[in-house]
Amino acid sequence: MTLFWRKGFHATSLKDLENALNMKPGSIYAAFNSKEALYLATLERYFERNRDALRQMAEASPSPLKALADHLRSFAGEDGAKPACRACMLIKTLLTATEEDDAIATQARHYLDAMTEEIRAIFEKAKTLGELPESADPARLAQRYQADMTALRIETHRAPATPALKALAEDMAQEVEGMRTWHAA
Amino acid sequence: MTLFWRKGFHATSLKDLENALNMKPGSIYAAFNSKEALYLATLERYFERNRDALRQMAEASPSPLKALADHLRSFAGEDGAKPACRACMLIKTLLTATEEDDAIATQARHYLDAMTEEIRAIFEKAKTLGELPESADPARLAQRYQADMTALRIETHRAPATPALKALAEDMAQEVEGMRTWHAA
DNA sequence: AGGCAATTTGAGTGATCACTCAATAGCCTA
DNA sequence: TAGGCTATTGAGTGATCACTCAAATTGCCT
Repeated sequence: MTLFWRKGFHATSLKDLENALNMKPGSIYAAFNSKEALYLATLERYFERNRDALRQMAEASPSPLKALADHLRSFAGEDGAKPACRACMLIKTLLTATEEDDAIATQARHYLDAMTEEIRAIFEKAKTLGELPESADPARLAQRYQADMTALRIETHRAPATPALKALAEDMAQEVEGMRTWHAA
Repeated sequence: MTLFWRKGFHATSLKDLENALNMKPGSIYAAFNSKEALYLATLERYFERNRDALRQMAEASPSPLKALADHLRSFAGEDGAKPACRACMLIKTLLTATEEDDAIATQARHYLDAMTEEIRAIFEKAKTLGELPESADPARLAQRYQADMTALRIETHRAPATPALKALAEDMAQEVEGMRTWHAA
């Protein structure tokens, strides 16, 4: 997964996969049917992990808004363990996919929609808990939040762990927490 | 430029370039020295066009903040003339470049920094004109604005010309205009 | 220990990759 | 029209691409 994430679909060769999986080409094609199918499987795993992490994070915190804000902040702190795995793999996939890779692009869009829905549910929960006013529109907030997260992760890709990046993450995080209606912090 | 923009560096083959440029491989390598050099030239052209467009837009409007806000709105309205040319080419380049394409990634980062500076200058101008309070930090606002623009353009790539997209652009635009200190509209 | 099915192997497939260069064509001056 | 110089051509280079398959190996049940 890390390999595909780093290099993308086209730039990852079978030889790369052989080394990473420690499998010969025949075994790879016996297990998966094509490079594309393997990529789709990888993408699914990535999506599920991200979705589950988001859910778990939202459930662990008593304040959904605080959880979302901290989630943003977490991207600014990560150090350089994995070089090019900072941007979201779904976004990378969407941008890298050409017209021929229609199946891949479509699937990436599908997962992104699912992520939007996850975020929307968290804002919905915040509303139920009274953290957000009745007038709040969870769908719209979710879209905005996801946009922020996308941009932040790309920025992380651009120049990781700089003070400016931390400031940007903090700006975004406070924007989320600033919507809270009661019990400050 | 459009070709490289759509398909990216790796996915664009020499054959594609031959067709697009109406040149045989020998001529291409006589004019430019390598595929990479050609890509870098393309990237430079893209950057200059974007930079100039931004400058012109800022100079044409009496209100820098209004200009920036309208610029965001403009991305939500574009129809499907060019399929995959919605996301910023600099961002696509940055995300697509692998470790081997270091020169390309470095150049993309350089241009992105230059764009940040352009935006910062516009916020600075807004501050000079009194549209922004003395306490405003143009550099920070520029980074935030660029992040918004990046995310918005990627969102355009995800699903173009939907009401949700227009709403997102409007949210971002109003956030910019909402910072104005005087002469409403 | 022996036999059988399932799996792994890795050399090999044609296609395509970025790229080269000797041959050709085009053009200007005389 | 002849000579000379530059620009273009396109078949060809070795490398690498995703992918295949007959043969060898493995693991499992008796």
